[in-house]
Amino acid sequence: MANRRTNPDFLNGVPELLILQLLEQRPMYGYELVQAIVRSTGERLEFGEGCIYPLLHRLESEGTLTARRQQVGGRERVVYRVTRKGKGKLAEAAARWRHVAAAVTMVLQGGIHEQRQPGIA
Amino acid sequence: MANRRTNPDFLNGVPELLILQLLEQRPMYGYELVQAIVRSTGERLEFGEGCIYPLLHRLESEGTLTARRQQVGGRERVVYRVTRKGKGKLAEAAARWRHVAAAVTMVLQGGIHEQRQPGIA
DNA sequence: TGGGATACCTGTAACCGTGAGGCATGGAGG
DNA sequence: CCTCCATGCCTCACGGTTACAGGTATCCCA
Repeated sequence: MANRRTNPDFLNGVPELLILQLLEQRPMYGYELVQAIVRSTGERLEFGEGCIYPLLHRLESEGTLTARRQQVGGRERVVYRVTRKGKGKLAEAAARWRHVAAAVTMVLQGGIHEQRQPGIA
Repeated sequence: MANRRTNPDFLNGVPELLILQLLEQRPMYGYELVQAIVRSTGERLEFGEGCIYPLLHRLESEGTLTARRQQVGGRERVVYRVTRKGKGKLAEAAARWRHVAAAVTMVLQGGIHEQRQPGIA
């Protein structure tokens, strides 16, 4: 969970971010979510079930998601929904992602060396 | 090194990417590089020496970087430079970063659900 | 004399994601 | 009828990367 680290958790917290974002758009069950990630990233990203399911369990136990079991044609589905608390987490997480992505992209653009920002010390 | 994984190596390969990019702009020594990362990301990212030095060693042994020892006022510096091969790696890595970042940002924008791309199967 | 900045290094631990499994149901095809 | 594949859930072991806390040595300034 990265309790106060020097860097935000976004150099590997991408799956969690995507889960929150996609589930906020629409409640889904795990298997569905795995495929939704593939779809919505245009086949660029693909996280296996072995990555997603444990994450869903953790997010639920944190109170970020709620789970509801469903029976559909003899098959069971566990549908997840983002809680109010989860929406807050998503907002923070998305903001941090943009912050980090902007930083990296900035460096990649390269032209802008050593910019000074007057606000800090 | 993520030899053909389902996902590109960019959900955690950021330090390597920044090292390559910054060293391509200008050769630097380790200690300097650590601070350059802080600077050039506007204090958003900070990787400790314990992260950077081992990476430099690995990149050197891969042939991505070359090291040259220098004596400056009784202190030793190891200046790193990107090889031709390294420039190739940087280009690929940067492209992959943009690819991934675009995917995540796309999902975050959210409005665009389930877009179909006619090119693929 | 002490401390802080410079400058290098290593090792341990934690974390995350991968990939390969295991289980069960339902439907399609031979 | 039997088999295979897609669905749908799950767990575990492994590997790679990063974090953090060390350790060494020099130099400069107070």
